[in-house]
Amino acid sequence: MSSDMKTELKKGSWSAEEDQKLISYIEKYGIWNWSQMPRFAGLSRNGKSCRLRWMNYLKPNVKRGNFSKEEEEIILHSHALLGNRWSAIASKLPGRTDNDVKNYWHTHLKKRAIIHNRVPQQTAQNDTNPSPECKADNVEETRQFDNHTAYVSESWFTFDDYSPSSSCTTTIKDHDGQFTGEYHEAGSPGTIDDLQLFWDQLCPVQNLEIPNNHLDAFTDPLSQESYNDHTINSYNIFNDDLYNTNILPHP
DNA sequence: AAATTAATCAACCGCGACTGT
DNA sequence: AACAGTCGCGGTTGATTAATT
Repeated sequence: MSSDMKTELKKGSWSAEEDQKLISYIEKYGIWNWSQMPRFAGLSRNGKSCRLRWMNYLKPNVKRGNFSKEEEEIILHSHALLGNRWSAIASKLPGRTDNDVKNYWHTHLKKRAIIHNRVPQQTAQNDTNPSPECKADNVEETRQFDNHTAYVSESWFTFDDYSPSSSCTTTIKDHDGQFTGEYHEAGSPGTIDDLQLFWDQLCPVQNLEIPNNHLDAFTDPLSQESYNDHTINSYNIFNDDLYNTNILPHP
């Protein structure tokens, strides 16, 4: 027959025998080259298929089964901050893969944390001291809970001195659309990681690094005081407040 | 009980990043 | 600088299972 026939690679679901071949090979020789490995392991699969099978199902410590309430909260919170960066979100959940998190989001959580509209790099409209270099990145998010809806509107700003700040307003309404509360905060990111995240979100297209002058200022202990009102910490405090007032069920 | 629709999730695909030549 | 090979990510698909009519 044609060589096409000989080299034809299997697709679709993995059999128990294939799984065993992959496991035995990796246990014996480790992972050295996904695209070369299948023929040494006696598998008629391409490297990508092997890698996916190993990473998502066969690798030790991959967690199966239902997601806990805590895991759900981490996904919701992380997604609000990171968007569809499934791998980054999964790294916060030991044993969960990006594919699992992505699937779980689409099948269970999407409805609870719906709208996430990002309008990158628009000139800020309502700044009291408008600067031609001032940029805003607006995020609007709606979260549905049993008895309430939270409308979150957040704007991140960066000025020509590269110092970022944010302003976030959350309005809580009940079933009938009646206003029941509001939360407002403004400030700058907290930890170095938060700051990097902040910049990642602010400038995703340009893929900018943190400007050195800002990083220097941030890491200078004398200037720590000016970063006390942390955006992300405030977000957590905000969530705690919601829990404490029973607007959100305690995790 | 059968047919239809919805939910789930494993796997595929294309693309960009990275590395070595 | 240009190219090829590899890897990892995220969007999407499609087969299977569960729920509903």
